[in-house]
Amino acid sequence: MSAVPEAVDPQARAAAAALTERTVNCEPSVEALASKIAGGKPLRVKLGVDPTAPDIHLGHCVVLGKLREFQDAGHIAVLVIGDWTARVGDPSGRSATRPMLSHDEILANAQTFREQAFRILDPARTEVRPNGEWFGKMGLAPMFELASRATINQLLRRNDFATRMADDRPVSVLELLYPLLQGYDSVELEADVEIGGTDQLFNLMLGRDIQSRYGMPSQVVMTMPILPGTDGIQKMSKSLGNYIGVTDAPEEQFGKIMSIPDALMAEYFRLMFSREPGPTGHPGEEKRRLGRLVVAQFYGEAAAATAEEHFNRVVRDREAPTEIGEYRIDGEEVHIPALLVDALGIGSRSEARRLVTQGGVALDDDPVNDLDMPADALRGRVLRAGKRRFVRLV
RNA sequence: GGGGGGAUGCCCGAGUGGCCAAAGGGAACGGUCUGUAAAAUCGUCGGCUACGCCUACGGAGGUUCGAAUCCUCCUCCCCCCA
Repeated sequence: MSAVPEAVDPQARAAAAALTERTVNCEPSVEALASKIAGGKPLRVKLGVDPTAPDIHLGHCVVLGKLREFQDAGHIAVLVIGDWTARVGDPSGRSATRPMLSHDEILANAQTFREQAFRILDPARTEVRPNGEWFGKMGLAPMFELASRATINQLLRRNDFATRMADDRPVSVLELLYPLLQGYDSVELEADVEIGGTDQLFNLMLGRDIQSRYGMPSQVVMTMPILPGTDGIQKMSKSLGNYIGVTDAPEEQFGKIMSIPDALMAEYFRLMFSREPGPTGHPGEEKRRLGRLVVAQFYGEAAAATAEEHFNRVVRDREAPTEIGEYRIDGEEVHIPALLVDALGIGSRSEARRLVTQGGVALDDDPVNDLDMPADALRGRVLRAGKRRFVRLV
């Protein structure tokens, strides 16, 4: 950070410094943020969300958490629901073009997203704006005007476009438009700050350009680190199946945390619980602590404790959970594969049969070896498939 | 407008007339181990009351005793030239 020419209000500087904690970028500078804060008006802090994958997971929480910090400091969160731009599909980090979504799907997704976002954001200080609001009625003339304010050269500098071009893989014109549209959102919303993951840096920066070409002050751009998924390799995302959702059951969240690679823990602590000390003790214990923190954040301390107990009981001690569903069996002779499919949701009878053959099915603690059993031998017992699927037969 | 390449199981990717329900890898699942980490290891991985039957290799037909493999048409994708 270079020295500020004219001393910005020290209080604003302190506030800006606090708000840039854990960020990767703050462009053009922290001072720029400070002087916006010093202006005295609540800042409009924009976050664009792409409603193609509606469920919010821990990865979103890093950015949403930052937004919440802004809210707590008296600023306004502006959530842009990309209902219109989702028809285009954000090419960020993607190696291939994405499919377009129908308008109905997008709206439903956006609604889900909004509900879940309020688990973190303060609804009173949040403005939610679908960008179809302005794009829906944008004619070709304003579109041309927008298009005239950016160059292909500029757009092609973007990394994933560049690599795809180099590999002779397709880049659609529509995708090329995406950053422009996102930038235009900032114009419409008069954003003072825009936040995103580091993979959004290009788009966010383009927003600055576009704003200034429309004659308004450029937004400050802040990026947050990308939270790796539970596999520890790729970024957390629903479509990759390596995510922990905010609406996942407490036991589910705890269990997923327990299964992440050790090497990931420090990162999770740092990005999600910066006020907590990082992992120092036994990895297993520290991971438990992380799991409790995650669950507590969404469901409270009590739920966190319960989730851990559940984990101890079911996973560590291999016992049946305290609460299990019941399944009513009819008839006298029961075909076990069929039962596993009906009662425990195993994918197919063939798969169920394999489970039995491989010793993965038990009644109470006795392994099941037969494919057919009399109903009397089943009633009142707990059927278990693998480590974590249970049902009580009645 | 012309020329070329391609579409295989959840994903990647072999296979060019029978030995193919389809190699190999990844993912996933089950067993052992364990801290539901990593690593290791054994096994499974289209369906079906099942030493057999059914459905499958982009779609529809055809050739053949027999096709993922050959032919025709169609759909979609990619590349090159104009």
